[in-house]
Amino acid sequence: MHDVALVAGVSVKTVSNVINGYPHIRPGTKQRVEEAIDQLGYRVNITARSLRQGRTGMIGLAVPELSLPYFAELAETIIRVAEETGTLVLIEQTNANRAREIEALGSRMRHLTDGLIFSPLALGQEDVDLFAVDFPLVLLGERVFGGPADHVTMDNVAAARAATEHLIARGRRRIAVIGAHPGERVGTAALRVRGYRDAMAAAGIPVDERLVAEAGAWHRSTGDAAMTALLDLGVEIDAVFGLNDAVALGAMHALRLRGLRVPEDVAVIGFDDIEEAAYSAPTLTSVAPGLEQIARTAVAYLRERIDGTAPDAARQMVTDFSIVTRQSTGA
Amino acid sequence: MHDVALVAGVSVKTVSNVINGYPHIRPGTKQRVEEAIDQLGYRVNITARSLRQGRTGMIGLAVPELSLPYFAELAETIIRVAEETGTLVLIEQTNANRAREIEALGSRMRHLTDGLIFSPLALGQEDVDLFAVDFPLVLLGERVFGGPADHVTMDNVAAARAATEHLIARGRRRIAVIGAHPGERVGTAALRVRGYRDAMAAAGIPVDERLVAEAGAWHRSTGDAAMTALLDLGVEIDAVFGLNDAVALGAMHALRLRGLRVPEDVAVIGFDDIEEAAYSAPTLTSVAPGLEQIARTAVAYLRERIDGTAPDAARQMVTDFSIVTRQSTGA
DNA sequence: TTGTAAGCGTTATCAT
DNA sequence: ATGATAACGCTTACAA
Repeated sequence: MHDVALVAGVSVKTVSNVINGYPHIRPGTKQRVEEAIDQLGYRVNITARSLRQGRTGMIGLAVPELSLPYFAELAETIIRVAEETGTLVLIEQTNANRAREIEALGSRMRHLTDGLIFSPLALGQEDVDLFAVDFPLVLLGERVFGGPADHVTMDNVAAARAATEHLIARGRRRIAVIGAHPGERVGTAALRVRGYRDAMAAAGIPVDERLVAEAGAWHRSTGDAAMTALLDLGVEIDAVFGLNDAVALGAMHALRLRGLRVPEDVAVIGFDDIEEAAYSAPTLTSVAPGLEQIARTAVAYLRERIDGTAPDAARQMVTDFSIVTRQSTGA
Repeated sequence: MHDVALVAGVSVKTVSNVINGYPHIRPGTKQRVEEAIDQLGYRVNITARSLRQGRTGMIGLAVPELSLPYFAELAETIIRVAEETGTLVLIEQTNANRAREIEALGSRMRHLTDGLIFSPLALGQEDVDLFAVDFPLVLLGERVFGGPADHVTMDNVAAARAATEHLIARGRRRIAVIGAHPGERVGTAALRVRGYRDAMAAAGIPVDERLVAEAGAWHRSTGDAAMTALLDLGVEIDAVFGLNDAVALGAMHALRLRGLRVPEDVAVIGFDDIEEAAYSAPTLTSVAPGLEQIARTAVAYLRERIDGTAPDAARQMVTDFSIVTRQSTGA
C-alpha cells in the first residue's frame, strides 16, 4: 500500500480511501491510485485489515460431519449464502462428540471468526449455559430450546406428525419408527417421536412400543441394523418412519434383504429430503426442511448480531417444512 | 497479553515465550505466566500472530460443490487430516464454473490462506499456465498434467480398465459407458474412457460407439438422462460403466424405470466408492480411489511447500485404487 | 479532498 | 533467562 501511494503520488490514507470506496475523492486521484494498484498488482492484506478492524469477515460453521449428506447440503447452502455478503465460512467437524462440541464453542476458531453457526448433536438442554458465550452465535436444530442464543429450528413435532399422517392416510397402521433416543426429553429424536405419537393417537391407533426402535447415530448403517433387529422380532409392520433419510435408506436396504417390497409390503418415509432421496430405489418420500430458508435465516441472524443490529433478546425462528411424496409411499 | 504480563510480573515477550513453548524459561516464571493466563482467560489473537508471522495457519480447499457426495467426503477427510497439524480449512465452491475456478486461484482467500488444494473441473490442460502461481498449490484430479504445481492423481486409465475388465470377466460384452466428454483429450472422462477402450481392445471386443454416452456434469440426474437416452436408442446393453457413482446411480434409476434388472439384465459399476454405493438398491460395485491417501498426500505436499521443505520441481503422486465388488455386478 | 500519526496484538531482533 | 523495542499492513481519528 505504501508502494502504491508512492507510485500514485498520494498518501497511504488516500489509497485506503480508494480501496474502501470512500466517496469524496477527486476522480483524477482515484484513477491514479487505481492505475498504480493495477501496475503493482497490489492486493490488500486481509489479515492486517482484520487486526485493525477487530473483524475477520469469516464465520464458523460447526457440524457433526460433512460426509453426512444432510450436513454437506447444509454446508453447501450456508457457504453459498454467506458468500453473497462477502463472508467466508470456516468449517469445523465435531463428530457429534461432546468434548469436541464444547471445544467448538471456545476453540481456536474464536478470534478468527466473527461468529458461529452451530448445529449441536451431543450437547443438549442440560448444557444450555454453555451457549451463553460472548460472541455472536446462532444455534441450529432441536437439541436446545429457550437458550441464550439465536435459534433456527423447525416444528419437528408438527412435521413428524404430518409424516405419520401421510402413512396413516395410505392405510398403514403398523407403523414403525426408527431412530428413537429413549430417555431424551428434547432433541430432534424426542420431538419427532412425539409427533408420531400425536398422529397415532389422533387416528386412534394404539402405539406398539416394540415398533419404536432405537438408533443412536442416524446413519444408513444404524438404520439398517435397527430395521433388521425389528424384523427379527417378528412383529407385524406395514410402514416405517425413518427419523432421517439416512436411517430410512438403511431401513429400506434391510427390508430388501428380507425380500419385503417397498411400498407394497412396507411403506417408508424419511426426513431431510436429501438429494439421494430422489434417486434411491424406490425413491424415498421425505419431509423437506427448507434448507435454503434455514441457511438464509441463520446467516442473516448471525450477520445482524455481528453488526450489532439485532435486538438484545435471543430470537427463535421456526422454518417451514413440506412433504415430498415419492415411490416409497406409493407415488 | 499485556495484561497477562502485568499480572505475572514479566514482560510480554516472556508471555509470548511461554505460549510458544520456548525452552529456556525458569519453571517458576512459566508457572506464574500460566496462572495469569488462566486467571484472565487469555487467548492469543491469531489475527495478530498471522500478521506478524505472515502465515495464517489456514489452507484453502476449492471444490466444485459440497452437495456432490464425493467432494463432501473429500472435504471431510481433508479437514480431518489438516486438523492433525493444527491447520484450518477454508472451503470455496467453484460450481465447476470456469470463471469461478480462475477466481479461486487469485481470490480474497489468497492472503488469508497459506496455500490451496484445488480440484478443478472446468479448467483444463489449455489453462496450465494459470497454475503457475506464487503461492503453495496442490492440484487434485486429472484435468491437468505436467503443470507447474504439485499434483495428486490416480491412474485413471488403469482403474477404468480394471473396472471394464471386471465387467468383461462376468461375461458382459455390450458394455455402455456413461459420462463421456467427447472432444476432451485429458481430463477424468477422457482417461476413463481410454481405460475402457483399452480393456475392450485387449478382450477383442469391438466398441460400439453408440454405447459411449455423453454426460457433461456427473450427477445422478445426468446419469439418469443419459441412460434413458441410451435405452431409447434400442441398442443391446448388458452392462454399464458409470464414470462416477452418481451417474451410475442415476443410470440404475433409469434402468429400473424400464423394468430392467440389475445385475441380471444389466450389470453396473461406478467410480469413487461413495458411502451411498454400499446402501443403494442394489448395492453398487465401484472403484475406490483411496480418499484417505489422496487427502494425506495433498495436505502433506502443501504443508511441505508452505514450510519450504519441498523440492523445487513440481511433484506428482499417483495414488492407489481398488475395486469394491457389490451386488450390481453380481456379488 | 487529502495527509499525519497512532495503534490493532503479536513475534523477532538484539540487548542484557 | 528475560526485557525493550521495532515491526507486520492496515484503518481511524484528527488535522490541514
